Amino acid sequence: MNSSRSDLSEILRQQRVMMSLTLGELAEKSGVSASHLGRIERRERFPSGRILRRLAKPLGFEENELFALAGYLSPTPSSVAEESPAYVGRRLDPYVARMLAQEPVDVQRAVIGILSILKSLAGSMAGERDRQ
Amino acid sequence: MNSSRSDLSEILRQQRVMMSLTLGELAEKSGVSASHLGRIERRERFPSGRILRRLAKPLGFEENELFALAGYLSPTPSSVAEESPAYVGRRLDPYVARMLAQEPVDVQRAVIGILSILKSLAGSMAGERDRQ
DNA sequence: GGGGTGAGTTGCCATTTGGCGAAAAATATG
DNA sequence: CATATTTTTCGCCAAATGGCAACTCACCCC
Repeated sequence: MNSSRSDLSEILRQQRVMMSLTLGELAEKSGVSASHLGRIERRERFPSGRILRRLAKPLGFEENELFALAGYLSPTPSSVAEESPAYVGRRLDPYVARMLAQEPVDVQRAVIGILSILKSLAGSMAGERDRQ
Repeated sequence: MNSSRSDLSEILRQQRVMMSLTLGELAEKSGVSASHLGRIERRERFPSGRILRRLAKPLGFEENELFALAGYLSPTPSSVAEESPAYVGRRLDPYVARMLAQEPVDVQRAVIGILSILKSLAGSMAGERDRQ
C-alpha cells in the first residue's frame, strides 16, 4: 500500500508541466491552492478524493482514470465476479438488494407480504401432507 | 458541491443493514473502526477515498460505483451507468431488507423472479386494456 | 549593483479525519 | 422486572489535510 505504484505525484507534475501550466494557473483552474498542489506533487500531502476530482478535468484526465492512478480504485475493476463466498449466510444478496431497491417502498413491502403468504401456505400444505 | 446527492451515508447504512452486518462486523471486514463507520453513516464524518475503497467489497459494491455514489466520480463514468442512478433514486426499506435477509439466497432470488413475472403480467394487462 | 516579477517552497494554523476506549442504548436471557 | 450481552454513540486525541501569507530562488530589465 505504498507509493510505488508509479506515483500519482509524478504523474500529476508531469501532466501539469506538459500542459505548461504553473502551479498558480492550475490552482486557478482547479480551485486548489497552489501551495497544496506543490506539496502534493512532491508528496508531502496526499490529495483527498475531493481534491483529486477537481484536478481531473484541468489536467485532461478522466476522473476514474485519476482515481485509479491514485490507487483509490483497483487497477482492474472487472465486474461482479467474486462476491458470493463471503455472503452466503443470512445476508441479503447484493443483486437482490439492487433489484428490489429499484421499486417503490410499497412495492417492496408488498413483495414481503407475498413472500410471507407463500411461506405460510407452504407451511400449512406441509402440515396437511404430513397429516395424511 | 452539494452533499445532498441522495446521501452516501444513507446508502451505506442501508446496505450494511441489508447484509445484516453490525458496525463491528463491517469494521472487521473492512478494517475501518466501528466508531468511524457509525459516524460516517450519520454523516458526522466524510470518508476519504481510502476508507471508501475499503468499504466497497465488504458491502458488495463495485469500487467505482461507491465512488460515484459518494460524488467523487461524475454520475456516469462508463460501466455502471445504468444501475447506479436507479439505485441512487430509490432505497431499500430497512424492514424489507431485514425480512428478506432471513431467507436463503435462492429464496431471495426466487422472490425477485416472482416480482418480475408480476410486473410483466401487469404490463401486458395494461397493454391489453389500453388497446381495447 | 539594485529593483521588479513570476515561479515554487515553507511556516503556521484552523479544520477534518479516523482510531481507541468508555458511556449509553438496545436486545437478549434469566 | 432485572441483568447480562451485544450494538451503537460519545469523548478525547494524534495525525493529516488544505489554505493563506511570507519567504526564497531564479531570471530579466534598468
